[in-house]
Amino acid sequence: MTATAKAEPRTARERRRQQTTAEILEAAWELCRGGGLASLSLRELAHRVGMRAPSLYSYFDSKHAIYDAMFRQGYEQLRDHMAPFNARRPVTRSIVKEGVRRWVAFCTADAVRYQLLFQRTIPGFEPSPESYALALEHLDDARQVLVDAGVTDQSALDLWTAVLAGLTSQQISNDPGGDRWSRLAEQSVDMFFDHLGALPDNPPEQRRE
Amino acid sequence: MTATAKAEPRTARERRRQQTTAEILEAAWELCRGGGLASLSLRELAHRVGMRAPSLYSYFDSKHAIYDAMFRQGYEQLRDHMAPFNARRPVTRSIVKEGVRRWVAFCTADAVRYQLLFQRTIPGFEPSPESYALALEHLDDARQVLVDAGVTDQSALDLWTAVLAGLTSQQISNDPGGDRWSRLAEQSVDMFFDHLGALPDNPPEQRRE
DNA sequence: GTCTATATCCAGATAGAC
DNA sequence: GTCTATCTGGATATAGAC
Repeated sequence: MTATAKAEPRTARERRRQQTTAEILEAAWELCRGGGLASLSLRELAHRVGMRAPSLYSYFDSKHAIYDAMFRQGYEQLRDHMAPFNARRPVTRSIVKEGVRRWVAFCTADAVRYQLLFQRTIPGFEPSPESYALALEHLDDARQVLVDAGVTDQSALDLWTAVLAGLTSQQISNDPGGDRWSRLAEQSVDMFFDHLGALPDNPPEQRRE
Repeated sequence: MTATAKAEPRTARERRRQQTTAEILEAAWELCRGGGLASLSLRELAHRVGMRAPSLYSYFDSKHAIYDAMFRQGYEQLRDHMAPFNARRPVTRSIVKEGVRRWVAFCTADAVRYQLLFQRTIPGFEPSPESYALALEHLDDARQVLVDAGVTDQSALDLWTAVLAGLTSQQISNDPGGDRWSRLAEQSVDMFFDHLGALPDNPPEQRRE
């Protein structure tokens, strides 16, 4: 758990303020998990942290600013979640499988977070450039792994993101809380790399149903 | 264009009523395309068809009933769109590719429709059993094609829907209006069937980048 | 920083006249 | 079937006292 803060707080009041901000964000996530991303209401949000709605404006300029902070926080969580995996080199197929397992687990753990980070579903909201930069960093980490696995062309990378997005979006839409699609992750990795003729199995492993 | 009506209208007034209903639905789609599924407002919808909001209740019992009719209509459109393809037998790989192309084209033609039919994004809405039956029919058509292609086990079918959902969800989220992922459809078909060792190419075709 | 009070606007749904 | 009028409740955001 890094994140949320742009810099380390120096004074006690700054620390207090950041803690309150974090509380508000956590309540916002909880609220959205209940009724969907669009159901975020400042009244209800304020109530849940023991405030009235106008007080939230001391912490966020607008409702969109809250979405933006959630977006940022989500990608920071993802970065932290994937960090131990991204360092692993050389890239072997079983390492990729581990990474995919981690990524799918992260995505399916919170449908609302997935919706906010990866789908375009909340009308009128665009992440700020700084927040969006985090999304690009994540994409670049994935690209780098593939490059080190010998897969370099753009259409192959697009196919890769499609395979992963397919697993998670089906899992979340059609079997929330289950693993009907999640468990296909490793098979998907084999399907993808076999198709490209890249990254042969390192440790002996068998695949296909 | 079939759809919308549960039975053929007999009298002139019934025909008139169904026409108005169709107009309302078309306006509802248009409204949602502008601001997202959640932006559907009865006031604005009524205004667009030259009515006041309460008059809509002569045609639909509630806002959810409108969503349900849209859901139903979407799947009827999909059924009609795929009908010419579903009849083709025997199933060859190039026929499957044509079907996938058709399906992806349908999905990416209208992001809002895709969201309503395939994703769980509108809070509190569940399609009625009759409407949901159409969704199941569609899934069964897809299953039947795969079975006739020699692919019978459930996990392979799930992998299939994941591959397709991946293409469309990435296309819609990250390149709306373009074809960055759509154009990977045929390659994806090859990747899938090669992985399963099923449905060898019928007419001589080459694949892979 | 937090509050009350308010501005402004919107939502879905119903009652009842015509 | 359509309307006006209304109910009830919500929203985001701002002004200004404390």
